[in-house]
Amino acid sequence: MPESKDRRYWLLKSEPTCFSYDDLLASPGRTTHWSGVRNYQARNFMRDDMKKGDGVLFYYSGADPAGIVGTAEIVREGYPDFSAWNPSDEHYDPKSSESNPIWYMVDIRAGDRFENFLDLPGLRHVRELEKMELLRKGSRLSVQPVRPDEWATILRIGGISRGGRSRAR
DNA sequence: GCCAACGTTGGC
DNA sequence: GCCAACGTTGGC
Repeated sequence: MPESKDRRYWLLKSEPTCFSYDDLLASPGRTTHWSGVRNYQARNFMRDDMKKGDGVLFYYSGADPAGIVGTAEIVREGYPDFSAWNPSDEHYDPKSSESNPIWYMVDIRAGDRFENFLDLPGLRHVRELEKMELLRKGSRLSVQPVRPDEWATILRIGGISRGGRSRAR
């Protein structure tokens, strides 16, 4: 896929004990559906704004230290999150149904793991990233947009310079 | 385990 | 529509 001028970039948070980058790499086709998000702002990004080919930063929250571990790519655009329909699912929501889905998800495929794990304290020292949503006080959104210049800076610091595309196919 | 920040809920 | 109470997130 050619690099597109309007390719967008995102950051997705995951607790590594819940779903790690290794779990993503071990998934069939190194691809998974990003289910379980139950926040409207985050949902809107997934349902309305994420496009096939967009870049993703895979972030570890609740880790010691927290930080960015690698990249991924959107391979399927927003569609209903069926985990909300399963009463035994942790993220079950009785208000959601097949006819009125409420919650949405996307599919992502692993890209490259950063040579250097980008821990949060380190990111806070990078001047080019001082406006990043992730670093704002009180920022809790688990799905966030990332500016193109921030994406480029993070790839450079992390030791990837190829745009986060998958190396092995 | 603490707690700041933020989102959601529900009474009024 | 206001807002207090409550729950959750997530860094530290």
